[in-house]
Amino acid sequence: MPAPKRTYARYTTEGIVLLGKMIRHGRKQRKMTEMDLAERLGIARSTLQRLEKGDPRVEIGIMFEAATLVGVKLFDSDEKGIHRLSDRMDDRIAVLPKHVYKAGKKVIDEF
Amino acid sequence: MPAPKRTYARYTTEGIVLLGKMIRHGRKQRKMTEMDLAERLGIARSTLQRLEKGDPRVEIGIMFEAATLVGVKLFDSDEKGIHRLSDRMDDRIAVLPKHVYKAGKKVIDEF
DNA sequence: GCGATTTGACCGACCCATAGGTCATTATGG
DNA sequence: CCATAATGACCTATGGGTCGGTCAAATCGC
Repeated sequence: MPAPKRTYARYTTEGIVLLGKMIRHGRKQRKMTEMDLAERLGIARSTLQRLEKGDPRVEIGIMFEAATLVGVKLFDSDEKGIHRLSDRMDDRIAVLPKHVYKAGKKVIDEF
Repeated sequence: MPAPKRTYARYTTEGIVLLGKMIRHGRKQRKMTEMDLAERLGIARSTLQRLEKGDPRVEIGIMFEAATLVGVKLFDSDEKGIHRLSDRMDDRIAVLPKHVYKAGKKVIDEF
């Protein structure tokens, strides 16, 4: 195993591993084999294996699509929920300055 | 723009776009420029740009790490929460058969 | 207003993720 | 138990993502 080129925070790594587990769980619930799901996704089985293991280097599009196909909800929201969240982010972003000039005090704006 | 090689469900695409927006929002809140965050992540600014736009082809590790760095919570959970969820998934997976043989009736097991 | 800085949109070269296999092992259904 | 199918762990070639750069446009601080 060659030294990894990139490092990740533990929180990041564990988040990805968890998502992989949820996908694997969802796939089995639906009685799909690795081959079934891989074909459905249009990817190789080897890629699905890395995905379910939580390899940080798979494309997020593939990972999220897999989650979608086996019924794992992103953001704990359905389609409408994502729309609402998205619009809310647009509003928030519109309020912020377009360009950011570093420095400045801490601005905490939880919601 | 060359014809896309892969297609994604709308739900997938919108989920990624939303995550990108949240990261952009978080970055600005912290008064970081694109360059600041890119350097912190060890990636090129061009990659961060694609990331914040919601390009499905960026590595999930980069995307999640960016989210982590600007304070966007994965799964709406902190580190301990992710651990708990992860352990729960392990238990659930342990109960399922190791191998899945397709067919079979629908098995719905929401929790 | 003005200068400084950030952002948006490109581009070519390089390198690594992906596709697509193989083989051994494990577990299921019958 | 046995035949069959699924899974785990590999490997290599290649195509596309990433890097690092440029240039113009936008917008902030002063």
